[in-house]
Amino acid sequence: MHTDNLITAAEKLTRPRRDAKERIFAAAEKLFTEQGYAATSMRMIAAAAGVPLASINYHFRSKRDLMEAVYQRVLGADGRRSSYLDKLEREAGGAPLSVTRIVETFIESTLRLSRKDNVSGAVFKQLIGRAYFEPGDDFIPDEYVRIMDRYRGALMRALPDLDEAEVMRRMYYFIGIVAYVMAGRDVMHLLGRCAPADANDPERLLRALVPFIVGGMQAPAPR
Amino acid sequence: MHTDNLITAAEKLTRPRRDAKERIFAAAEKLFTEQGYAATSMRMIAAAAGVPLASINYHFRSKRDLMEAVYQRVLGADGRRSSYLDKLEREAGGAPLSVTRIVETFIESTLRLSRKDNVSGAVFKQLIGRAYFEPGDDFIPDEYVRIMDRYRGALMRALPDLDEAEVMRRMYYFIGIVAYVMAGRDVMHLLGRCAPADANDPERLLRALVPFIVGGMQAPAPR
DNA sequence: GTCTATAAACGGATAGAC
DNA sequence: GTCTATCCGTTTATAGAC
Repeated sequence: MHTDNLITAAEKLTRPRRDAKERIFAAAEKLFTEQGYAATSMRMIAAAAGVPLASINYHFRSKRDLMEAVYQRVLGADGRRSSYLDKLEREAGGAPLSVTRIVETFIESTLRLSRKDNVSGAVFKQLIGRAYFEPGDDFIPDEYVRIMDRYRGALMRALPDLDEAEVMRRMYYFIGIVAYVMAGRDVMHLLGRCAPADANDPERLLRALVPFIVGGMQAPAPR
Repeated sequence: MHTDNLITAAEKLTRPRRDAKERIFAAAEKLFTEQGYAATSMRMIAAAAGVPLASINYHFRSKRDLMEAVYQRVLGADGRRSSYLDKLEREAGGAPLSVTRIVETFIESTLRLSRKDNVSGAVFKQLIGRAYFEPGDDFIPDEYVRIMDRYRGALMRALPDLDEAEVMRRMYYFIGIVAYVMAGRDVMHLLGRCAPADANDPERLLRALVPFIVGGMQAPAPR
């Protein structure tokens, strides 16, 4: 029994702790999301993940590489966004999609993406929102840029009365609101009593966003 | 002449450096805006302001107090926003203002506020935008909340077909886009070729925003 | 009132035992 | 592969000279 204990203890020391990398991912995702990159220390992440500090540097090379890995995982899982749009356009047989359909598709796929969160439901959404505001070099995968291109094409076909510059501006607003809503409840306190009743329900807020965006997209061109 | 030099040197050492506080303000405003609170160190601010480090702790008690002071100065200078709205409502003689008028007024006063920047034109706008996303307790003056209340009332009178919850949601979107646009060019790289041609011209983007917002506000209620 | 010098704690990263 | 212990630069804040 004495020997058994020794062996067990030795095993414990060198056990691969198979889920360490995953636990670090989850903790980093949560903390970067809630507090931002600069305000989150490696030590906080290690403590939250229940792993020693050096484990982070082993699995991911540096703090910055960890941040990039988190963003890659979050935004890179976004591939089906464009295939969804492809499918709709095939079904339409060359005819332009309606603005409502395009906006709905974008928001629905954003929600689907955010629900795949393997950590906690509400936290994940904010990370995407924060991606738009975190300063510094771009963590954004090329794939994401490509998807935006596809949406831009669909919107330009759907809004023939607007010139290209105006479509791009409005798309910029569109993405902005989605990011803002996903950034979540941190924002609510600003509005005081003006905050909507469901301010802490991003999913509902995003759905209610569809008619607003469509109305904005279809507004007459300025001047 | 020898004596003169000594006196001059002594004076230099103890001279009040009257503009130190103002220089710190300007540097902090700029750096907090560009890089965020956590990523900006007191040493960076001191270097940018050309003052010794301890000068910051003397004039403002701590880093956090400095941040609060910056926000108070920026957002607190916003008083006339509501008086502008008052004037319009008086002129209308009790009739509800048009949505276009309300949105224009908000955006114009935001632009006017941002142009009063005593530091540099473009930097200032981002600070307000960032206020919406910076985590942590609220730096926001009560006055700002009060102004939002006034706009909420005006919008509810202008949009009698929408219930209160929907008006609040749409106002939430409205403020969100304004903040997003003011947050400025950091966002542009995300959109790749989708970025509007004038992405680095927040003033133009904000003006082009008016019809978009009005269209969204006036969209039919969902479901 | 202003600055120099330093304290005390925390940051990311790594060497080396196991 | 994993963890402990440590390095070393940077952080905010302050004590004390002037």
